[in-house]
Amino acid sequence: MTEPWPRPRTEEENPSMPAQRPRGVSIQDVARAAGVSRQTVSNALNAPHKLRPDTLERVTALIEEMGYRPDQSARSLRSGTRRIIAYTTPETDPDNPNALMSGFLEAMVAAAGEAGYRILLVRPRPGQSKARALEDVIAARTADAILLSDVLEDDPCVDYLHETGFPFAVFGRTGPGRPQAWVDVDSAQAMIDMVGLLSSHGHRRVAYLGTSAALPWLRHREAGFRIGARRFGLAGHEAFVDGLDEVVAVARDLLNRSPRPTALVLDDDWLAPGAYAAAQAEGLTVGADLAVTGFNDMPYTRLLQPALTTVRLPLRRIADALVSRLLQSVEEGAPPEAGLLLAGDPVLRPSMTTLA
Amino acid sequence: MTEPWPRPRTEEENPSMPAQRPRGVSIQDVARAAGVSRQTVSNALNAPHKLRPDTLERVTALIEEMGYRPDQSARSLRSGTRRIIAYTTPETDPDNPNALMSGFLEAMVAAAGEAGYRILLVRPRPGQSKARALEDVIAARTADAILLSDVLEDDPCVDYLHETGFPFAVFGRTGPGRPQAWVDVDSAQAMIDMVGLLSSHGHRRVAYLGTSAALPWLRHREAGFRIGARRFGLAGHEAFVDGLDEVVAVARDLLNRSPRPTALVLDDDWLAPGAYAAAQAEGLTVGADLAVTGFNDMPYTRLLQPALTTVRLPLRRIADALVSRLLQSVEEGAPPEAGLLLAGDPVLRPSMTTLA
DNA sequence: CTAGGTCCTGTGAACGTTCATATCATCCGC
DNA sequence: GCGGATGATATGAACGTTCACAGGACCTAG
Repeated sequence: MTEPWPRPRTEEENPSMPAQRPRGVSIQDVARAAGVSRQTVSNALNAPHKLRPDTLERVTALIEEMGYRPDQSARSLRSGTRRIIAYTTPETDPDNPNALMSGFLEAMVAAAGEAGYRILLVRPRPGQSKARALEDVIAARTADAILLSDVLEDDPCVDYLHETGFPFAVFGRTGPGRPQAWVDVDSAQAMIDMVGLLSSHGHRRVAYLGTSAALPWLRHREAGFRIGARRFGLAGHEAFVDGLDEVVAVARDLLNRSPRPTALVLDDDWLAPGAYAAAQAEGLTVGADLAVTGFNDMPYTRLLQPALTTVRLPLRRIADALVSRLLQSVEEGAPPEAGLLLAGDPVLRPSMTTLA
Repeated sequence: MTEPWPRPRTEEENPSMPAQRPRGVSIQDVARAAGVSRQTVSNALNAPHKLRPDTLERVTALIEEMGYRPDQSARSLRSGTRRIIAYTTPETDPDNPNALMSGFLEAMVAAAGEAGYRILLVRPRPGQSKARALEDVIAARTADAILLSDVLEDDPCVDYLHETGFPFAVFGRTGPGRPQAWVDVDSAQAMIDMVGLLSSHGHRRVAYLGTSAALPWLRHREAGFRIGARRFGLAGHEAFVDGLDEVVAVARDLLNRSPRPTALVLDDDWLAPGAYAAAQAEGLTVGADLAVTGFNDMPYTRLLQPALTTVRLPLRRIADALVSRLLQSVEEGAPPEAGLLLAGDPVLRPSMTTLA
């Protein structure tokens, strides 16, 4: 069994000692119990090959038995490494949370964990800028590296981090002429592939329903659609919505263009329920008369009737790439020189239709 | 401007010093620059009232100018406090991520942040038990407190943490006779309220579509439905689904019971798309002929056509309560003696119908 | 002018670990 | 049997901070 967390010592046990935070088993305790020195215990954990097998076994057994774990703070203070990656969670509107965050974090925790790192969620305090929060993390030596996501073109944090030389990486590309420490999904290519998929299913007239927000990834998807339509020789209309209320009306409008499109390409899964409703209102059956495709593979896309054909982001591969880049920066001091684009995976589900 | 992250010193700058992790501005540096002692600088940050105004101002200005932040590790080592809450993220199936996690984390980060704490995501390493991972956190003094969620009745972690005396709290209730350091949503009451809402809209025959998984919160919702139906004198059928494939069929079956229900109560939002499809298949219009209600207020419920009436979990209040309980444990050493149930908020959306 | 208080500031120590290096034991070949 | 090499273990120092307490400046009142 393991040593319980030591309670604060009472007055009776040690009258002279003032109330203080309890301390646990220290390396000295283990060393004494094993009849060896501190350093030997330290080596048993950090450089086992330096110990004779019998000593190693004895010390290791005692470490286990006493439940000794090196104090993280002391280890960090001495060695200068924290094994922590700070992630500045984008401030999301509670009414409209970043749907990707959950899956992305999941992947990051797993990827970082396998490398022996943990994720610390950092949020700027009210009234504090993101750059300032990062400055705190760096100056207080809270983490070994910083992870950013949802970065816009003009985000000053990227340049700030680059200037400081602190190891960092970004989920989402940054423009040319700026630091290229990013990993991103090749949204344009994924959209081209999706158009190709529609083409291979016999579609010739496809419509694009997009979101008008000025977010880079949305523009990449739009560009991908255009390129795909041209490359595969498809006729394509486009329309954009600004908010939730417009979706059905704009989608219906798209479906009424002539010649009527046989497929509706959405730039994000969130448009799918509205698109389905529009199809129904027009007397079309998704998956039979009309193909609908989304983007992101949100969990609910499989709940829809019919389930949505969409693009799955390779979150685990993204996380692995980010972690590997971060560790490269930390350990070798050399940030990667180019960004990394990863392909998205089209997921074929019943909302696809095949034309003769 | 702020001091950049110091690069490792080169050989030229300091020939005798071996390659080592760079260090930043220390308290000593600030003290020297200000012509005061370390302690005075420390006090400027930790106990400003102990300084004369002019000294305080001078030192504070210098701290700002030099970009000094106390080294987190050193501070923790000395003071024994880390200002970190460890959260053991439940291992979620990447295909079926815990939909609540995103919103809950968001709320926790905000609530903890306001109290000056950060959230560290901890995951058991492959092959390592959750209890073991927590033991690591405690023994290595990585965090001041631990937060659990998605705890099942027999989860040994709760008892383990209770035994150690380490500060912890749980999102989700634990059974009687076990530690009561939890905060939870009063699912049963929320469901009763939802039935009451239906009753007040004129409904007399309501059907319950539940998930058969043996999760405590689902059973609470089911119980709430039964109590509500009895209390408001409604006739209620119940049916349960095991997986995604069954939803439409089981829902249609429910709608075909006689007398036909006028409302469909779901135990989770994820059933809504299937329920909508079933209604359509039966020739019913949700929001006109049939009311449908969900639970959890997932982001996509507002996308559905019509938007879903559901129960919003008070995530922010839950997070606040959890943080306040954690801090109470940390600071006063006394864990709360009873759990805390918080009410869910019914959210009225167009999937509700009013009967004459 | 001084005693006595009240603040404010400075000094040494300690937190628990790892680094750098010294010391010691062991073993091999001669 | 001994010098030297090799490798294991031990020792002192340092990481940067805060705690406990000592010391000093300043002020007021007698």
